[in-house]
Amino acid sequence: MSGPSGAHGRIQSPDSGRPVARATMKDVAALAGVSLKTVSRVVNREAGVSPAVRERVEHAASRLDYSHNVHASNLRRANSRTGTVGALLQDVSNSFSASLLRTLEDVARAQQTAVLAASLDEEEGREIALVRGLVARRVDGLVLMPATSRHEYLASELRAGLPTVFVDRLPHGVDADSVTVDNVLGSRHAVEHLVRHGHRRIALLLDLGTIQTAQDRLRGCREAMDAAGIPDDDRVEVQNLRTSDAAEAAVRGFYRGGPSPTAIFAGRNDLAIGAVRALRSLGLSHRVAVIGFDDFPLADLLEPALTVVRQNVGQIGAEVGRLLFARIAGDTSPPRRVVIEPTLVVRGSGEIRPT
Amino acid sequence: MSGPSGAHGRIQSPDSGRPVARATMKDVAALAGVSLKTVSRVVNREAGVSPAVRERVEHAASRLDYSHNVHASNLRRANSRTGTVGALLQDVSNSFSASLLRTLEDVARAQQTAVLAASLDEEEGREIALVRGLVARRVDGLVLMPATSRHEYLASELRAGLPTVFVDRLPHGVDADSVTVDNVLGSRHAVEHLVRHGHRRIALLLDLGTIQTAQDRLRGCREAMDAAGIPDDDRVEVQNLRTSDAAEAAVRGFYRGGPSPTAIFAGRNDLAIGAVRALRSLGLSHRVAVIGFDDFPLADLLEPALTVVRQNVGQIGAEVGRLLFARIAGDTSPPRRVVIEPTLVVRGSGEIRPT
DNA sequence: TCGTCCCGTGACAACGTTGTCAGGACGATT
DNA sequence: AATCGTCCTGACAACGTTGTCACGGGACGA
Repeated sequence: MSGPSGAHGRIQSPDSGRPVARATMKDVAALAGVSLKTVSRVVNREAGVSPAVRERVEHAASRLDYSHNVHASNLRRANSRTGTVGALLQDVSNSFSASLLRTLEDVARAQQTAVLAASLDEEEGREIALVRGLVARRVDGLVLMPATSRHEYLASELRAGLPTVFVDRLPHGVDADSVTVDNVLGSRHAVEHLVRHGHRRIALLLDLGTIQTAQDRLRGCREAMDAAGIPDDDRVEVQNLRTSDAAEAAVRGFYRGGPSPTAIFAGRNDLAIGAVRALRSLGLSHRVAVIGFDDFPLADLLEPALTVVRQNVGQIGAEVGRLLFARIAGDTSPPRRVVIEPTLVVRGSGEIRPT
Repeated sequence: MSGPSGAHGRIQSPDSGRPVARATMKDVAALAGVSLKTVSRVVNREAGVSPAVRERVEHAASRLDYSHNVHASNLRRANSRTGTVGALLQDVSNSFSASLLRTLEDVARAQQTAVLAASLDEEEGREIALVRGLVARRVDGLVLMPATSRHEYLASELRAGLPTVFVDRLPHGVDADSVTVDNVLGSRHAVEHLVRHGHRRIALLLDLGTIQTAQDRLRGCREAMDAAGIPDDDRVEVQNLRTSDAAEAAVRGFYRGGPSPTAIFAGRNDLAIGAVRALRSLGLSHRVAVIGFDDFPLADLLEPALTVVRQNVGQIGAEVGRLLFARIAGDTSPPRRVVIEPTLVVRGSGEIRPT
């Protein structure tokens, strides 16, 4: 088949196995004995090519392992799409971002579109640099779970018509589509749930105070506590927890003496995991109530199973995909703000009563 | 700032807020009163532009929200890189693929490279189509956790010099770099561990028989059983389990009568989870031993904590990244096969003795 | 004063593709 | 037989960028 006798110099280098430039339409045209334009017609399945010529061109193309260059094609075409969208998420390896990416990918694939994925790790500079990179690659759309708190830097892109959907966090300083969860509501419900089960001394574990969702969750908790008339003395708020380990350490600290919380609300899933670890090692898993924000795999298999506020990732992702591709398809209606209501998933850990 | 008086017709459409074509170097050149080439020089930070001109060009560029078009640039450049690699994984939302993606992303970012990620879900057609798409996008490299069992279809790309690294599964029919785990060894160790704890009647839960890793894991188990002289009657092999639910159902089946296994080896992490669910609901969690292949978050928090064969994802990802970018940088040494030894992580569930 | 060199700048072609248009062959129509 | 229309094909320019080369002018040495 691909014997060493191949003589179409461009692809198979005669002796060395070194890579050689890819065949272009010109090469195919030469081999098939037709013009460039005819090859283009065949490749794009345009009408008006005789079967015989089409056959000859296809044969030549496959003989040369011709692969269409979409970048050159897009450059020339009028209303070109690159068939690529960007997704800048918090961290593609955490289960929330990963599930979101997956749902988005499924929507994108249905539109013949590939997804460039990257993690921001709450680093503002990274976000700016990555957006620049995506724009330079002329992505058709952008999904952004921002690390920044102000988004004016996106104004020119939005003006230029870059379809952009914010997810999990709202845009500030620019107007764009967004799909977020009602964090205030979700955490208020969680704390109300704890209060209803008799808790007064409730500890809150929260992420960086600069992150909008963390702020909202804190606000929801405070609203519920205010409504329940819980005095400041009974409130424990630990902010700026970035990792599971940090949460674990914080929770250990609670039980080293003094009046200790009978319930814990963890404002992010890995903080809940840290809390569970701490309680487990202190032998308190069945004595201190825990509710986490954001469900995760296996939360139901813990002992006790973890009660959580669940954000429906599938719904979020689908909503993001719908919005994004509607914009890409030309929808120019005013930006939409989709807010999804989280639900409390009762599993056991949140229903433990204070001792 | 961006008042409606803006008069540089190309970007800001006068009345409608409709998106308008992006500014090109030509526009910048016109506004700055210089030639195209000079703009190119400034944009690419080439030497030999007087500070005054440079300043003028930069000002014009920012006024027009100019964004460099890397596709046009790459088209023209000699040894162009697109600064994009593709990662075709089993499912970006499962923790193994997601972690791998993340590690790869980190390596890629260090090389100014973006990652196109997609999930194959064991669908062969999808793999072929996605590879074609990535090649058409002229990715600089490809990471592949293949769904197919034969890879001849990649031969022409490899010949054309597309850097490709197989991960988790070996290439068949072509020669390429790979990073895999010694599945035979890992599962043999797991079963040996169970045998050492007194088990004879051991059930195996396995993925599709067409998947290489599943085959290898089965082989490892059988080797250990053969060595231990376990009779066929004591062996229970359930193959073609695709989901956690399927595994759960299978395990439930074991305990509906007849001689039931005293230990379970689950050949994939979600199969282990299914097994744990089943045992939990049957009240057997502390009576039947379980070992899973592939670690996952929270395995240590289960009750009992899950003993697993761990594949070091960080190491795998780093290895993949190293190989890939070495190839991209021009390394043409013969393909390498990196095999990583998995380790048994003892946590409790695998040390339960038969009753 | 002249020639040389260097520096900053621009004209032009080219990357791989597609849109536009024109032309040739051929059968059908008058 | 001349005319027309249809069908197939190709020449050429253009997309946005960069590599090559050439040009004009000022500094410098002879």
